[in-house]
Amino acid sequence: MAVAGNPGHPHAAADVRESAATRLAAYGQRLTANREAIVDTLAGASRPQTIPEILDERPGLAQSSVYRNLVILEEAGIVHRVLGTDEFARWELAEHLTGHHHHLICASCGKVEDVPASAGLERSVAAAAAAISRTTGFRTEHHRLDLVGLCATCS
Amino acid sequence: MAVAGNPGHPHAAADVRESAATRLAAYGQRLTANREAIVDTLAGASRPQTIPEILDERPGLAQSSVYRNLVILEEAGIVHRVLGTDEFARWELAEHLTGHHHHLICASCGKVEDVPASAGLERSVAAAAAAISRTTGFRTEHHRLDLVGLCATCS
DNA sequence: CTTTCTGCAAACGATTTGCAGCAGC
DNA sequence: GCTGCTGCAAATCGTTTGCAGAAAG
Repeated sequence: MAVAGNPGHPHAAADVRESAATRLAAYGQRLTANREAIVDTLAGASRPQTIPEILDERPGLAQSSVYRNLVILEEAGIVHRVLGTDEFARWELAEHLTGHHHHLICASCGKVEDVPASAGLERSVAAAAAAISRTTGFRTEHHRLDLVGLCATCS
Repeated sequence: MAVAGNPGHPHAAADVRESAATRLAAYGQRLTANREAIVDTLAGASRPQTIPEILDERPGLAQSSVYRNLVILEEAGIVHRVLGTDEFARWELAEHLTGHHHHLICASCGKVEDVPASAGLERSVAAAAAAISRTTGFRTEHHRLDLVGLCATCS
């Protein structure tokens, strides 16, 4: 399980591929070369990637294939779409592959970094979610906590 | 200061207008009739509004004016853009007008509801932000905590 | 051979922008 | 008048989709 600030290859490619293949199979899909390339790219990054970043990393891929396969990978529960503050959607591996984490979003340059969740904070969020469910009937499936501010470079 | 779950007219229109006029003036802009209409609409809603919702509420407004004025109101610190899970951006009054709150986002229908922040949870988030700043140099300006799940209607 | 996946190019749709007319000072 | 705001319509751009050929089984 990777932690933010661990650059390079936070997730063992073999494990990720195997998990992706299993989940795709359960969803009636195959782990094709393009899907493997996308998953490998996300596994090799320490932060959510935009489509341009993925295309840049894998010049052989067609843009439409990336979009199409990300939708399938998302439906299969392998990747997750992250919305930041700029116009690009970003994609990361699902949390069962990366471990639960939150995001540092730079209000200036738009970059999104991962940070591991602390146990104490998670307890507080879980307690709040339980209270809200009791009051409103809303059933929380997961949460996202983003800290918005200035990254070390922009400040 | 209003709190989520207070439907109808959570924010006193006069206060909001005055604050908006002041902030616009500080930004070198006027509170025009269109801007007042937008601010009033947001003040009268208990949850972030999409542009189609605003246009629906104020049929006299031109779509481009709404987009343009929301940008100006955002730069002046009066409104805030909220990203949910669907393709529409949503807009709400800035937190100095509404009080700090979080969002319940329905993964099924896309609706976004406000919920007040609890003091204990806020303390945990602040502590986590301080720890992250020490470790990474990221300077948190604010945070957003969204609970994603199924609203009472969709579940 | 049938089904699924791929790449190209065209379509889509939320948002942005150019421009001419109007309102405020 | 001069400046800034508005509305219309056209442009922009991230994303989606139609279709014909390639690859998998």
